[in-house]
Amino acid sequence: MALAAETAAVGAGDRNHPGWIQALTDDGMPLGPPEHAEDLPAAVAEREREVGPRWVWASGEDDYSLLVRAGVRVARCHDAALVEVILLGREGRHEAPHSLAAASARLHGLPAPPDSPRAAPEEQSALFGLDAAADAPDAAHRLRMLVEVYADQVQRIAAQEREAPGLRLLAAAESAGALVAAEIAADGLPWRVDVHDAVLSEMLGPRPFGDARPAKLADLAVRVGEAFGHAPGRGFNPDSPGQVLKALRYAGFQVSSTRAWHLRGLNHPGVELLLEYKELSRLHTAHGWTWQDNWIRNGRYYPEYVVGGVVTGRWATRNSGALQIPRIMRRAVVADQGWKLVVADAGQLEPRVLAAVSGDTGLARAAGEGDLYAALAAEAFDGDRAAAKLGLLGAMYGQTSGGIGPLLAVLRTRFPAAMGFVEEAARAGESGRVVRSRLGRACPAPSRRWRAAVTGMGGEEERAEEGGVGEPGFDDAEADGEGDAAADFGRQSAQAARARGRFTRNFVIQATAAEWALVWLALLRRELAALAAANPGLPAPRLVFFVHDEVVVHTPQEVAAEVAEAVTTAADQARLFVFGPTPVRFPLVTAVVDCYADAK
DNA sequence: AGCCCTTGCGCG
DNA sequence: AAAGCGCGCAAGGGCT
Repeated sequence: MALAAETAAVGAGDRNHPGWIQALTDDGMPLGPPEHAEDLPAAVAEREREVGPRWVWASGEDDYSLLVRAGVRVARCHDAALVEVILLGREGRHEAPHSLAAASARLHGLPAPPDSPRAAPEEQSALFGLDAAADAPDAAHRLRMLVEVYADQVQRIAAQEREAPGLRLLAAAESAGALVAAEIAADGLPWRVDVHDAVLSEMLGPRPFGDARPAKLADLAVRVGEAFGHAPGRGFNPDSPGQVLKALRYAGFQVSSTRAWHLRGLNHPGVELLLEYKELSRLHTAHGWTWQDNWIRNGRYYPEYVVGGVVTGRWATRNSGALQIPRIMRRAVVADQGWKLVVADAGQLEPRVLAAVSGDTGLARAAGEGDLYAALAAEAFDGDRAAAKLGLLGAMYGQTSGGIGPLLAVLRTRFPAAMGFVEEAARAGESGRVVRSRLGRACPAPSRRWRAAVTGMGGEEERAEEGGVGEPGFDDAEADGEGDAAADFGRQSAQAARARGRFTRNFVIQATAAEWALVWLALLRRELAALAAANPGLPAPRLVFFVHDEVVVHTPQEVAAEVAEAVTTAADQARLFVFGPTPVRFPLVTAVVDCYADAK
């Protein structure tokens, strides 16, 4: 492992964790020679107690997890890999590799090695052992790379002080996020297998043997088939979109897909059964007994977050779908005996962010209220809250259909600054420019493929190039029928441009919302540490879950009220850190509960 | 058998 | 007429 202590250290080996530590100035200048530590976690713990430095390491995902597993936690860090991603993004190189080795290679004008994909969890420990062993002789070398890369990153951040004064905060918050993610991965979310079982059995019937369908699903599958005229046992599979589509068309429905929202309202006994089947089947396949077998250990669920895994800076997850857990399964999340869950949700976060970043006084006035949409409705929509919400969401997502036009027109006249803000972001995206979040995270530049599609420049091989995987604008590529090739091109090019416009329009909001949430999380973590320090007789409260704009803290009940207060304090501070003085409020819905499902 | 793509749906 | 943003995961289905 490699660590630097504003400070840095390098370590290797999974056994007794030897490693290196080097003290640095804020700028990354060495204050002394690298020091070898036989037991790196112990050395880190000691220096954390005595100095409390900002630790620098190559990647919290690897390095800090190791420390946490050894029982050591720190207050602050600089995560070189995550900061590299942010800086590369600003330099228009989102796709460049971001590992320590890659960053170091770039510094020396050498070709950067590609990032290695994360191994599946089963292989991970084995590989890690191997890597660590192989790395051991390199530990001192990795420290040198780390110190260089850190100093370079500090300079790159400072060099952008004028254009992006928020970058330093962003780097700190992103790094703190990595601390939180590693700690959640180690602590786990309390998860009651018996409650999970009860929910599943209630909805699906008892757990089946092997990979058979649970009773209710099997029964529904047969009845859906029968309702569409299939003899029982003649192999109608409701999971097959092809078969379902055929059955629906045979029943006289001109449908283009079998999506649930598309089917709802179709008057046919089979459709109703099919919708019920879909819902239960989803529960079974995505979060049923197999999921439980794979991901719940010792009454804990261990989410594997990917900090900054989304281009907007939101977190993603790996393997177990932690951000998609069905709300009904929150019933299985129950605090330990003598503990509580403090659940806090930042309501209406994105429209509030729009109010804050656009400086629209009218919208900011509404965002100073507890229910932004109601205030907006009172001010501009004759009290029609649903219309106000629909219009504002449509404005932030770039919606044009569904009779939303008049709502947008009202918003444009009443809240010109807010609407101008998102529309400018959309125009930037359509014309191939880059937009940035409040703190300075940049959206990806358009790929060559996009440029080719929009401008007509570039040849076939560019269109085939990898580039735009996941890039907006290429959803339905097929040109319908013969027609005029030039007209087709014009249509497709306009479509790709508008798709990117919707992306950038939303990016400025979503990315800034992610920043507020990240700073909130970082400050909450700090508050919790202070709370733990003030209550040495109690186990520490732990952040155990985070979903974009919502946190869950598992805490000894004695300090649950203080934790709830800390959550609010952190949110207020986050507002100030990210937006400075603003009338916009970011109210939380906070609940102290035994069971996650009981929050709101 | 395994890879890759599409479809569909869960979450915010 | 019309295309509202961002994700991850499982299953089907075509392919090698």
